Amino acid sequence: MKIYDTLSREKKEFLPMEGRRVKLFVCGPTVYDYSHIGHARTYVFFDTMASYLRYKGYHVFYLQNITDIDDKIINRGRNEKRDPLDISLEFMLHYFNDMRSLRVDSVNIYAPATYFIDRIIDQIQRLYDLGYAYETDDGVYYDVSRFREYGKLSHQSLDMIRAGARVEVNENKRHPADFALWKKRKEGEPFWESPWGEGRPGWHIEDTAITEYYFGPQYDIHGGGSDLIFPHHECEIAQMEAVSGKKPMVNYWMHTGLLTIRQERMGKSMGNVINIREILKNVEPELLRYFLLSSHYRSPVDFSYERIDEIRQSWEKIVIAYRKILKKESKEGESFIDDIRKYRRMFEDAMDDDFNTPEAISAIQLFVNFINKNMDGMGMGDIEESIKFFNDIDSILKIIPSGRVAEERIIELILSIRKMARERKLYDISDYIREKLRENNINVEDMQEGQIWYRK
RNA sequence: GGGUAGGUGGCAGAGUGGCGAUGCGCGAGACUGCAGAUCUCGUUUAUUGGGGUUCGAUUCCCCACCUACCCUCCA
Repeated sequence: MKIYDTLSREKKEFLPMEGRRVKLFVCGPTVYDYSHIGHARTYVFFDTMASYLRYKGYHVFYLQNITDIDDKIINRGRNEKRDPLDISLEFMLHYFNDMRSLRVDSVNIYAPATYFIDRIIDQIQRLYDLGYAYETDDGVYYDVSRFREYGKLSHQSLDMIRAGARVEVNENKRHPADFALWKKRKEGEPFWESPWGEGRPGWHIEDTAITEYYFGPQYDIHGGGSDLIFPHHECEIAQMEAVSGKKPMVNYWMHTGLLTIRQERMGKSMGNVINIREILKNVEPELLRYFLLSSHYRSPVDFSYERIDEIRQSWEKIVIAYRKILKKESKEGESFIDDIRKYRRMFEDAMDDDFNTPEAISAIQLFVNFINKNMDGMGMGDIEESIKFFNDIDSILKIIPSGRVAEERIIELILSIRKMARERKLYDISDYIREKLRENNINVEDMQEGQIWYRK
């Protein structure tokens, strides 16, 4: 298995530090608003990745932080005259809800920053003691000039960073690129006690404090959106490698390409943010996942409802084939086992190559074509093997919808009535039932074995 | 200005130093109570432009142009 590493800029053979154990950390969101489809892009991918690693037999410890204290949260609290921590709690719960809707269920632990304040302070203290940090009137800052390799992840030198700086220089800082480890309390802000007085953590320190707590100073994979490469992940490296004296902090840096909307970056200022909860009113979660996974995770994805409509057909083809084969009855025997395994191998080969989901999906499409062509001649062994493959695909990509059990039973009941009508050639009744179901987005099809249905 | 990743058929989107996947769309046919699904066949010069390396490049190198992202909070 190969994984592309942002730091070395190459695909590297994947070798966990300890046998089959994989320590995976992915930067979670800042919870000051509803999660949008850009978040969906990143977290759906890492969910698929973690699921695939588990499918391959790795024991994955998937850890994700939640930034529940920062400027944006405080600002919102100020505007709404609410406790900022109340706001972050609210949107953290919305985030969990959205993730559940998207069938993201592979994260072992979500770690909110405010739960780790003591760890954060402890790490800052050690940086301070080692001479990597200095105190000013408004906080404690990391001294980037002390860390020679600052910029190695984004492939920039400190001079370049200084030259390109667009921001006004904070007078308190020794170098423009120095960043806050601890921010001293301002009026009306949440705060915690620390050796430097009351205040709150800077943004970058929570991740290294949390990962050090769970994983230690070194671990396997660190992921996030590619907008986090600089400065966020750069700062994490500077913190962790300075504190521990060990490097590398992680062996594989993985970054997802960003999602654009009609070729424009999504953002508050563009007024084009689409929230997950909003899009899921119109688009099935599995279809959204299918769309997101049909581009490679490192490429940008361009979203529009037109695109969703365009791929809907190919997505349904997979779903329909699955439901057909579930219904298929057959005789003993197996004649296509080798073919079916061949498609599974194609799928795995694609995923093994830096999680090439578009190519993996292409293997699924070929598999579906094969099934559609040969289903009638398949024996029981073939069908079982096919269903197993579909189930495995769905446990990884999660692109095949399944309904609620109670609802399914009622639909089955209605369909049994339709079957009786058809047997008596009461086609006006059977067509009426089919039409009414379709109005409720349930499509019914007649095939030799009987009726199959699926959500449209 | 600096950094990073790219520019492939009507659309989306992979791969590869030597017949350019896959799906959608489009056209024709088969099957079918109807519908739907599915199958078969077809779909015009598709690899940004210019150099270079090579027997041969879409793939490697250089230049140009273009796009996205980062250099400020951001998945």
